[in-house]
Amino acid sequence: MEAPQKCFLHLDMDAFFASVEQLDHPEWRRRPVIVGGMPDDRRSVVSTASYEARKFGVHSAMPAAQAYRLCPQGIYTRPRMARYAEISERVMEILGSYSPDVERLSIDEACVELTGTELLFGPPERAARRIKAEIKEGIGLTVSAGIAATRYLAKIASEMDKPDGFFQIPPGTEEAFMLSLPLEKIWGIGGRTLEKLHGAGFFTAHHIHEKSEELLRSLFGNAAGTFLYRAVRGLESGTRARNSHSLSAETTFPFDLTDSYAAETAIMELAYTVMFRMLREGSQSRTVALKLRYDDFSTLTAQETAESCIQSADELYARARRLFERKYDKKRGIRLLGIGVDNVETCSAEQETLFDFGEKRKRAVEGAIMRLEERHPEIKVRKARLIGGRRTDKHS
DNA sequence: TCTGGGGTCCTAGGACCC
DNA sequence: TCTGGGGTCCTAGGACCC
Repeated sequence: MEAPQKCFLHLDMDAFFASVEQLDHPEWRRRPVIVGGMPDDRRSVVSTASYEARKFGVHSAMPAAQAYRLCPQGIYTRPRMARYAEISERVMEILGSYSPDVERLSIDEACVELTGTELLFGPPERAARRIKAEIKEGIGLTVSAGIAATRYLAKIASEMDKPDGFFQIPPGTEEAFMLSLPLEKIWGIGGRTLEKLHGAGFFTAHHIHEKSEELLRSLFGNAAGTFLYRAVRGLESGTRARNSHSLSAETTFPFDLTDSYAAETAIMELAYTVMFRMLREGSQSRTVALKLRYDDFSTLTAQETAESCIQSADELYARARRLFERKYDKKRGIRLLGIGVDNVETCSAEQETLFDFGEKRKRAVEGAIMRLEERHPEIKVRKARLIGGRRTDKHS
């Protein structure tokens, strides 16, 4: 028996954050809208630019001040993540009514398996057009769609005809399609890999296609080599196991920090943020990671795995501070601090009982604070040190 | 005008065990 | 006396993506 031809639909919301802002502010429609940091926020960047703003050369990750120079008439606004998440949910609901197999890839992207839905919705192209229409009519946003025999190809297909796009890679033409792509359009090849490819004399997908998998692996590493070898043939690369999970929070300071006290206060704030998020999702971790970026943008990380799980924000803070003390060069200004937890796992009831009483109480208090903050976002319950940022306590 | 924040995966080397 | 190999866990740094 022959395996049935698989079919995937990849959907990508067009300029998602900016489009939601235009939806909610009709007077902003057909105007350049830039969601992200405000132009006079030091060190802020653009998160999403509407298509009208892209005409001025504004794009994601561009410093907001630069965007302002390119497009002073633009409408600049901060992201409203809760609102975007709400719209995203509604989109996912629509997708769920077309297939039991919807993989959400990010807030504005999903992959829907259409294999076997023909009896209900007709050929994949018709299903895709129906979904696009339903999102347009029901929510008011446009989405770009790609159809192909693998998730990876569907993802590339959805990039081909943005915005409000539709692109299908007909079965049997996968390899020819990949060979026709410029290297920079191959998802997974970023700036550094492109440079490396050019340096090794590869300028088209054909150049990669000519070489053996062994050669590609020796030039670019095992994983990247195999990925390139398979990508230009239109073959799906190994399905990722998704075995580890991490949580982190980081802050870039408007002005570099130059003293440890300010740095430690920032670490405490970050520890609370990360611990609350870990409590909220009911998970735990033994591994603490610190990220430190100096004024010259050089970045270093340190991480340490302990025998036992982190039990409280205070403990997370203490562990992160130890890493900081080990790494920090006092002569240099600090541009960014981040802390995270790695190898995060779901709490089991059994592990829960292992918490000693004191830590259990701390955890309970932190849980209560977290719920209070959720109900009353205007209240910020924090250690006295975090309020006002004044030097009022002594610490060892 | 310098360069956000939150993730995932890969590599290479060291420690340690069998 | 030289010195095997595999496996796992951990760490630092990089690349990529949204």
